Amino acid sequence: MPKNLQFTVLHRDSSTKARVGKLVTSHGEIDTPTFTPVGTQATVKSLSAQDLDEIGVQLLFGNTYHLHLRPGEEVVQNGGGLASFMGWKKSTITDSGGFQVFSLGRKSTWGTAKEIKKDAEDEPSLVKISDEKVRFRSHLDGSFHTFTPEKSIEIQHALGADLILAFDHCPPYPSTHEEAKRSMIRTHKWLERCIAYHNKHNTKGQALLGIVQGSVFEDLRKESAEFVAKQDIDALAIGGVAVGESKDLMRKALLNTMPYLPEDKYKHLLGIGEVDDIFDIVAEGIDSFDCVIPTRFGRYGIVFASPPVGNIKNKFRIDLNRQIYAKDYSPMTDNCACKSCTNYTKAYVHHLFKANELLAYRLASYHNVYFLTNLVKQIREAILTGTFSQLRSAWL
RNA sequence: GCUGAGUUGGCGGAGCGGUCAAUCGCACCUGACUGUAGAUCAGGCGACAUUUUGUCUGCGGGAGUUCGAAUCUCUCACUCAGCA
Repeated sequence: MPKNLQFTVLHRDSSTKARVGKLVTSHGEIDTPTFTPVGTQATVKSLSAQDLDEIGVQLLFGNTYHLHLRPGEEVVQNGGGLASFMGWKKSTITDSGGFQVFSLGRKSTWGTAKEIKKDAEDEPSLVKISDEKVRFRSHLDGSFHTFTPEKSIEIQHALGADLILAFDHCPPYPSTHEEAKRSMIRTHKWLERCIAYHNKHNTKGQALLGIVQGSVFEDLRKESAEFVAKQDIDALAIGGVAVGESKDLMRKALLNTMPYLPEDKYKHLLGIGEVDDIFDIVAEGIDSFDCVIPTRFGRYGIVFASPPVGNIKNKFRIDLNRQIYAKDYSPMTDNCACKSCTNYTKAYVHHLFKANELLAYRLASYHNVYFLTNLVKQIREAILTGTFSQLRSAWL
C-alpha cells in the first residue's frame, strides 16, 4: 500500500509486460519507464543539472556511501537536500551503500568473474560483513566506518532523496547457492530493520524500496521476491544482476523474480543500461533503471549510436578514439537531435579525446545520456501506440 | 672552415662489448567495462613461420677489431651548438 509516492500504470503493452506509467514525487512527475543516470557524488560526471533537465532526465541517482564519506550528509542536508544541493529541481533516488559492500570489498572490481573471485580469496576483504553490521574502510583515507541498515536509512533521510533504497547485501558472481542464500536471508532481515527504522523516522515523506536478491538461483529469486513483495514498502528494486553473470542469466534472474512481485507497484532494476538489455527489462515490466554506462563510456570515448555501426558484438556504440574517425566530419550519431550531435562532428570530438580536452568527456556524456533518455522515450511512445515489439525488433 | 656533441623502431628517448628484437613515454591496434576506489584497466606493437617457440633482417652508410658489437676503432654522410 503505497504511502509516500503515487504510481499509476497508464497503459500496458499487449504482447509483453511492458507498461507506461506515471510516478509522482514531491519534486514532480516521472514518466515511466525511465532511465536514471547515476550521479554518485551528487553529480552526473561532467554534466550539470541544467544539462540533464534539458536532456529530459526526470530522476537522478545518488550514492549514500560516497556522500556520507564526502561531503557528509549534514552538508547535503544543510544545502537543502540532495536535489537542491546539486542544483537539480526534479526527483532523486539514493542507493543504500549496500552495493559498495560488494564492490569495494575486493582488489579487482573488473576482470572476469573468475579473476575477481580469485582476488577475493587471495586477499581477504577489507570489508567485514556480519548479520548485524558492515565494517569497512574508506577508499578516500582508509578510515574505519560502520554501516547498519538503520545507519543507511538515517543517512538517506538526511540526504533527502524522494526514493531511498533498503540496505542490502549483493553477493558477488559467481556465488554458491549457499552463499547466495545467506546473503539473501541477510538482505531480508536488513529490510525488516530498514522498514522499522524508516517508518519510525520518515519525516519527509520519502519512499522506501525493498531489494530482491538471490543471485542467479531460481528458487532464491522466487523466495526473495515473495518475501520483499509482502513487506510494507512503497516500491521495489531488483538487485544482484549485472554483476558479472551472462546476459542470459541476468534475464533468467529477472524472469524468476518479476512474476512474484505485486503488479501494481513501481519497480526499479539496479545497474542496467545497455541497449539490448533495456528492451528486455522493459518488456518484463521494469519501470526504471539506473546505469553508469553512459557517463563512464562518455569518459572513455565510447558513444552510443544506432545500428548499423560498430561491429557485431558492439552494434550500439563506436569508439571515438579510433584513428578512422580523425577525418570523419559526420555527427556522432546520424539523426540524433542532441546538442553534441547537432553542433559537433566525430572528427572534432575525436580530436578532443586525443588532446585530453575536458570538453570531450562532456560532449560524449551528454550525447550518451541523451541517447538512452531518448531511446526510453521512444519506447514509452511505442508502448502507448502498441508498437513496442516492432520497435524492439527494429533495434535488435 | 675550426672545435665540440650527436645520428636507435611512426615520434621522443634509454641502452654504451654478450643476459638486446632492444627499458620507458607518446602514437597506433585489440579487448574489457551494466546499483562509478574507473577522464580507467588489460594485451599487442621489426619481418616471416601455427602458439610455447623458432628463423631472418636490424640500432645513419661502409670497413675493421672481437669467440661475440646498437655498444670499441677507422672512414663517409648528415644534424645541432660554439668560434670564425
